[in-house]
Amino acid sequence: MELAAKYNAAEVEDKWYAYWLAHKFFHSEPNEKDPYTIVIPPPNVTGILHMGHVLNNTLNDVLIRNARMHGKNACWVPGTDHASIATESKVVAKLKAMGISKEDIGREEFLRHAWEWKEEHGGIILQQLRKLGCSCDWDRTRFTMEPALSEAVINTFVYFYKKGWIYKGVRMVNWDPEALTAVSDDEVVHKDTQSHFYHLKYFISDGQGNPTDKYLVIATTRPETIMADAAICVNPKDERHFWLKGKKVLIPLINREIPVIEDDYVEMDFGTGCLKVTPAHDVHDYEIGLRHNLPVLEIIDDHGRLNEKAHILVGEDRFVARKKIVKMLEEAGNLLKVEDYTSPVGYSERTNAVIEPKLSAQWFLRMDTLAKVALETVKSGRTKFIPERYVNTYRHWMENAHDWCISRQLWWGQRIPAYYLPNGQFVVEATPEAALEAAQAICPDIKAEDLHQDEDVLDTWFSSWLWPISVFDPEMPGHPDHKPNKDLSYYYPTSDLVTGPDIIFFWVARMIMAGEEFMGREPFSNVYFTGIVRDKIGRKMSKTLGNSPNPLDLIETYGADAVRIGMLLCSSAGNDIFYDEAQIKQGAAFCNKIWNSYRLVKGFSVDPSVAQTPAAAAAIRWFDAKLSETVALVEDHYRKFRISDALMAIYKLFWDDYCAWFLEAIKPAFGQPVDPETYRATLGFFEALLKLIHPVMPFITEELWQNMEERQEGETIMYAAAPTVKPYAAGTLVDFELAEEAVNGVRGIRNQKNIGPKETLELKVKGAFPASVIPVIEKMGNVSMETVDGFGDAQGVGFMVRTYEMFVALSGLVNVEEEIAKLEKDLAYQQKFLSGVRGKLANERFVANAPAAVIENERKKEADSLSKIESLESQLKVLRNS
RNA sequence: GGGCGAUUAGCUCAGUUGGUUCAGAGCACCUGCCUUACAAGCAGGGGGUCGACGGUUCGAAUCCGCCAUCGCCCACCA
Repeated sequence: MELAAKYNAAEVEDKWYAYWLAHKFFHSEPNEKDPYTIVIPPPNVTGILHMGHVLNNTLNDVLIRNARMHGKNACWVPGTDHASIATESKVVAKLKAMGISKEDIGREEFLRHAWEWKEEHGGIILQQLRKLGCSCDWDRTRFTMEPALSEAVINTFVYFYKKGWIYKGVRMVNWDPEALTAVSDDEVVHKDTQSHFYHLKYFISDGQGNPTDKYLVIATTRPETIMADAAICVNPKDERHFWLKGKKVLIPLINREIPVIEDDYVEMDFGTGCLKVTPAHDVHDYEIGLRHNLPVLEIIDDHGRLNEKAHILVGEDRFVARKKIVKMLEEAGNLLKVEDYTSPVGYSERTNAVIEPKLSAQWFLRMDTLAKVALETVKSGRTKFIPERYVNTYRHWMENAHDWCISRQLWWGQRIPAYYLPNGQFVVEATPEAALEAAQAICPDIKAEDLHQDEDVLDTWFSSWLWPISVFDPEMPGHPDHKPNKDLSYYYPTSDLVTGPDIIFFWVARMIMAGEEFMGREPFSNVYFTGIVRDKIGRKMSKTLGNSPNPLDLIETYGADAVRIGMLLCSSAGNDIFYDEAQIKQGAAFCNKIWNSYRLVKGFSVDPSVAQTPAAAAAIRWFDAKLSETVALVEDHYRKFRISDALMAIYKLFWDDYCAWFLEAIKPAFGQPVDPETYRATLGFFEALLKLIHPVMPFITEELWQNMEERQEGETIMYAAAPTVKPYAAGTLVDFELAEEAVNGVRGIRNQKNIGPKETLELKVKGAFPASVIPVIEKMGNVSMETVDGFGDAQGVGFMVRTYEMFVALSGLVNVEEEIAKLEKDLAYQQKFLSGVRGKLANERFVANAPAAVIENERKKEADSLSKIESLESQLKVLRNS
């Protein structure tokens, strides 16, 4: 097959992906080999691929392919998350566009639409991952809301309820007035927000509900909530407010009488020292209210509008009401002053609506024991975090974990299995039948239609925290007594998890909790936290900024291998990624380089009667060692999750060592054949390089590997054994490096003197230079080389390769003055260096304290420097005499 | 307000327990080359007092203190 001059990714990629699928190369079943398991961080079922996914899944794929080539039974379980809020809001928006509201059609009809939407858009992202080359075991694809996994979720709920860790309670929760649901503390983002501090006069009541002329002043950012005030609170130690003791004051505008109370919570030096207490609409006020037995008056409805209990501004949105009430207060003479004020305000992570603290009945899961156990998992190192510093973040959160609000006022999700009896009691059971039975134990004559299931669904994370267990054995989580099935026993605990640090609490921490609770051990050994993908000037990628490229377009243009490599080149663990298309171009260039090096090798004609050149023999010996050295380095990088370093090491091995040095050293003259031994070695190295880079660039490596020789149907580079480290003599590497430096020296002189590469030069070297690499220097530098005792008084240019003096004879081309100036500069540098070294050696304390090896090294530096100085001086002498 | 992390070449980052001529890599840049695998290429080259100051040490990019700037996480001062 003739190879095109340029690599065409598009032609190659679909072909091999189809081949891999057809042969089920990604599929894993338990066997006698060691498992290597990854569960995918399940993307939202209706999501589409963005650059963050590309980074994350490329890393996952590199790890899984690398493990596979190292003889592990590699299993990467894919799947999607039902993402209750995100998906529900998309469906709501779609229905809204059709003029339908979710309340109009009711739960069942809404869910029908939602499933329809899921069928239509769901799993697009999984198709896109195929384009990227991900080697997921598609036969194992899971969905967090598929029947088996939903059952696991329900069973888990029942399990914790019966254990007494799930309770229903009326609590102040974070209410999202747009999504119309409670959200957990972790779904609230606090942002400093410009607002105002309104100083309001509350007049003292005369006891009959009439204002006197005395007043106190409170400062608030939320004047629209004054109608819900239950008291004014001052610090009991605050002398300024002693006169208020036992007084009652009137709420402005509505003139309702409220008491003045005392509580330590109030800071004396903040604001005016008087706090308005609004138990229904502020978390702390609620707690003060509990302590002082204050009434709770809710004046804001679920949509964030004032209700009739506010008496005024009824029906107005809270922010509109704020503006209007300020004006009313001003007109009524209650507004003393307005200050600019910046304070942290909670926003819903999902809708960006300002969170309204709201009192409501919600379901909670106790976190104390779960968090304690899961903290120990990480502290003990059974689960390692990379980078390690995330352990601190984790510890802090775990030590302060609040109970988890797991109910959501949504429909898309697993419905809470609590069933209410007509008398308000409830039972929690996995099925309606079991619930009926339990209910009948309370009220014998109750019938199925008398029971009413809780309207709420569970937080999405309440299903994804089971993911590393439930994808293998959905029976397990809710039934810890259940014996794990074959898959779960084999694949659990999984090996590595690659995810973003933004979901360390939502997901990672909770998977560890569930893993410990149900399996008695950690769900994964390592968690590798990636950074956030930003554009090249550091902005987060977002739809509104339009700075996020479509990964599929990039794959189309540059090929999946190039996109993968481009993402990895700049991704050290835990650092944000500054995405730049230039990196992908670099990846594409690398593909092309690999492609063309293969074209060269494949174009060689082999002649058994030709003898191997000494240069080729030396190059083979060297590259063999170089390969082993690099493989060891790469494996070390992989162990430490330094994926970009591993990639860079292979990149340089391929480009610099193999292409620039090895191939050039063994390359026969144009039109000449190569000997069989060299050819075999060259192809062997090429194959090793393909295998080494395959985890990162799966497509081009498969294409070339298949092309190298006749392969059987069903063979693949995916399962080829990774190159191993072989012992080698250290001198092999050093000798070749000397040759490289000599060649570089000659090339430098050519460049400087404008001598073309085709003109053969004479190179002399003083002393015992390793003979085996001399042919390499002669070939690569286009020189004829000889070892001499001295350079005599020939005209030319000298240079040093480590301690070897080299000399290129150049009659007539040498500018004597220039050479002298250059040598003098070198000499001055050497003398300064030498005096530095000697200073050190003359320092008694250095000699007394430094380790012997260090001192020995200083002595060697001194000797080397002396010999260099000697050489420079003798060269100068020759030049000055000429 | 509390905590964590960062600051090294124009950019993105390495630099492992203080000591090999340790100040590095990739990209970018400059110069010269269309040399028969590759111009998505080849050869060569310039560029940083390692954020500031102070300290420990024979020796500091590396350890300590303080300051500055940036980023992230957590947090109920109305």
